[in-house]
Amino acid sequence: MSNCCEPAQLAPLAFFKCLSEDTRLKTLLMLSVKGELCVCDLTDALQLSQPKISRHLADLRKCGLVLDTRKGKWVYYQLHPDLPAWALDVIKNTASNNSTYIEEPLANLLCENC
Amino acid sequence: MSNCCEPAQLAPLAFFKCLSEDTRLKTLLMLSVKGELCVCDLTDALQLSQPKISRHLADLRKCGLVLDTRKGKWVYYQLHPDLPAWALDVIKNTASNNSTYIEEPLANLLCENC
DNA sequence: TCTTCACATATGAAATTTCGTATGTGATGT
DNA sequence: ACATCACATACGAAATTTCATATGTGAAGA
Repeated sequence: MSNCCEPAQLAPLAFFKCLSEDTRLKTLLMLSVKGELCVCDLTDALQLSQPKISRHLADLRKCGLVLDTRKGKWVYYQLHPDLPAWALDVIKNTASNNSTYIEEPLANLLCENC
Repeated sequence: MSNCCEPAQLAPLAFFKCLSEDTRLKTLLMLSVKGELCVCDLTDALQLSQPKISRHLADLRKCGLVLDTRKGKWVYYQLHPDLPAWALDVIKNTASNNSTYIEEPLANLLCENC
């Protein structure tokens, strides 16, 4: 994660380093499916501590993979709209072909909406 | 690289861990472009020590990403024919959209063929 | 202003990954 | 059998990454 410092153009190595950790990968795949999630959604879905989620989100921000938007007390994250098409393809492609990998966290999310 | 132990179906996390290191990523992208390369081709192209290349190739083998074939004294590597389509897509997609990343190692290869 | 909620960041320890060096193995040639 | 070439693996050290815990920050409400 050290070379994730928002280069002019997203470097492939920095991109894949972001995808090489369980929390970060699941977060990106979930964002590609749900569009927008706040930090507390992610802590619930992934059953992880808030600082842990927050640190990984900071990594994704520094690489330019996600965009954060404050709405009152909550901060919402989405895939960055300026993501290069090839990178978005990788994420979408991975999400649709590995549904079981994010099945459980997505199910945890649904309970929220009840 | 620890959870790269040839699961029945390639796990996305294990896959991206393989792509998260410079030597391994360049190797996979070059294989997707050139089809087949032996270890000495890779040491020349990437200008790295033979044990370093060899260790990373072992990682890729254990994950099922590459296939090795001995031909006399040389061992040739290729992308594994049984790679899931989505994984092959990721590699091809990344290679064609990041040509500068593998430009120099590929150029080093061409000198071989002169 | 004080408190609380939602989230971010700092710190040092622990786990994982990477690497250089040395050595092992299989194939070929003499 | 011996030497050499092409490649694989073992080992401990160094670098990088991850984490738990504690603390800081901004927004909203009383």
